[in-house]
Amino acid sequence: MAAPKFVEIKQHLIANIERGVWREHAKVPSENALAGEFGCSRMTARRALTELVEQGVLVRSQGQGTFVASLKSQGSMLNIRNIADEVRGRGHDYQVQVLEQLRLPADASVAIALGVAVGAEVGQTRLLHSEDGRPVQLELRFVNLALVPDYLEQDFYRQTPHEYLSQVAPLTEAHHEVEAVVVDAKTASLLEIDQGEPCLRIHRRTWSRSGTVSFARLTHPGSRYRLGGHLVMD
Amino acid sequence: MAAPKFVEIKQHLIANIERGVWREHAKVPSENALAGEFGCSRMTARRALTELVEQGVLVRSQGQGTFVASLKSQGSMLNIRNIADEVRGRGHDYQVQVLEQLRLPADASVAIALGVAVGAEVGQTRLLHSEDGRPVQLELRFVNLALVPDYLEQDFYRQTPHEYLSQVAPLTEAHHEVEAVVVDAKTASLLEIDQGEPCLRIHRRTWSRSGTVSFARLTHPGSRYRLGGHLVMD
DNA sequence: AATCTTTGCTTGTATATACAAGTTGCCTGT
DNA sequence: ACAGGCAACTTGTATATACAAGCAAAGATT
Repeated sequence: MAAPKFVEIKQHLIANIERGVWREHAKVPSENALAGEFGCSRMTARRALTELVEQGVLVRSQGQGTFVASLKSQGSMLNIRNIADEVRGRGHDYQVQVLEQLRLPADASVAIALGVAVGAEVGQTRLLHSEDGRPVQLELRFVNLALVPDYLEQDFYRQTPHEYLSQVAPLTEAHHEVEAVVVDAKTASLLEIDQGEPCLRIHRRTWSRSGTVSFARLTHPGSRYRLGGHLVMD
Repeated sequence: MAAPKFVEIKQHLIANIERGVWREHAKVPSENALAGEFGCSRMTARRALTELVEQGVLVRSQGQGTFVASLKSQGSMLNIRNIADEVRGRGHDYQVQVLEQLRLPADASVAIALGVAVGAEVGQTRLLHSEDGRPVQLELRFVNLALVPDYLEQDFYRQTPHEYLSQVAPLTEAHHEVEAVVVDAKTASLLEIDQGEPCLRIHRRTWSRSGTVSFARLTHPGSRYRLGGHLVMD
């Protein structure tokens, strides 16, 4: 029933930070000091400190000590989820339509984004994802065929590009940018929105161990989509 | 020079997962098995496994074992940063203009968002943040005065609301929503954009231990702002 | 006075060990 | 055949210990 000892120590540290006993950048007790104070071994005190470092509450430096992290650096996170999971998670019907699936030489901007030579062949797919019959995301994706040679042979009605890529080239790093845009007439008609209606556009670039795998441009109708995020800090 | 032993074990596990030796939901060797295989103690093998669990690569269950996590659940994160830090981080000039700072009774929507009674007095501030003289964010914020009674007495030219709130009511949880919108004429003129130009709008709600602290609506000109995120998974 | 060395404190890595607690399957007694 | 309990294996918590490595300040040497 009782909380483990390292949790007690974590709570003690957090409580003291929150009530201002130790302010920003102040030094907190060392591992040995905490071990003495709580009557536990150094490794147990260390675990409490280590977990708070992972949570971004503390920072530590070998030889110097452990300090309260600057509060403003605790930036919150916004979760970007797989659209298929997201739609199904809402209990709605998920559908996809494959509009394009072709091989073409990279122009300058694609070559830079994928880290390949200009003119190198890359895979391009364009998919329209729908929720309960209404479009929610237009996905334009460029894939590095050197790293994922079988990409264009896949059936994306069975498995989304994101799911397939996650399997064959588990990503180790991702970068996102989000912006608000107005789209051209063709895109507007695909998304079934009025021209002039704002859209949320996410640029997503993913790396695997061996290089840049894929570059995707995800466009959501502003009227029909919200990107939601949640982070528990404690 | 050599990597620590627990890092070697992590790399070995990740490599085997990536090349498909252990697929989704497959069981990976137990702590004791890894300890034997790598000629280390169980605690060292345990550390490698624990860190991979934290990274979302593995899941474990007491009594059963450790398993490869489902790959699709590795959602990426998008970092939402403090606008002042973000502007200064780009090496640009940051300026703020306080447009409103007043006390008013909560209407229905504000009352729900802040978790107070309709008609309860809440603080409202409207700030315009600028980068190199051009507006980049219009911040409309409602604050629960029951939790932060001195909010309206602050000088937000010295310290942004976000910074002040971080100090007096360290937040334990935050929720975000991002959408694309077109704004009214008044807002457009404040942001110095054409009417009809899309904007990125972030709804940000923060909790402290004692309740909902603040509800902010952050509006960025779509032409001048991108929300950037980055996550290292390894 | 300036510089090098030592000493002590800090965190980082690693081991060996012990017991607790959850899960599974086998095996025994009825 | 079934139920109960036992044994084996798993992860979870905790301790005691050892040495490595980074840092800072006091002290010794030049």
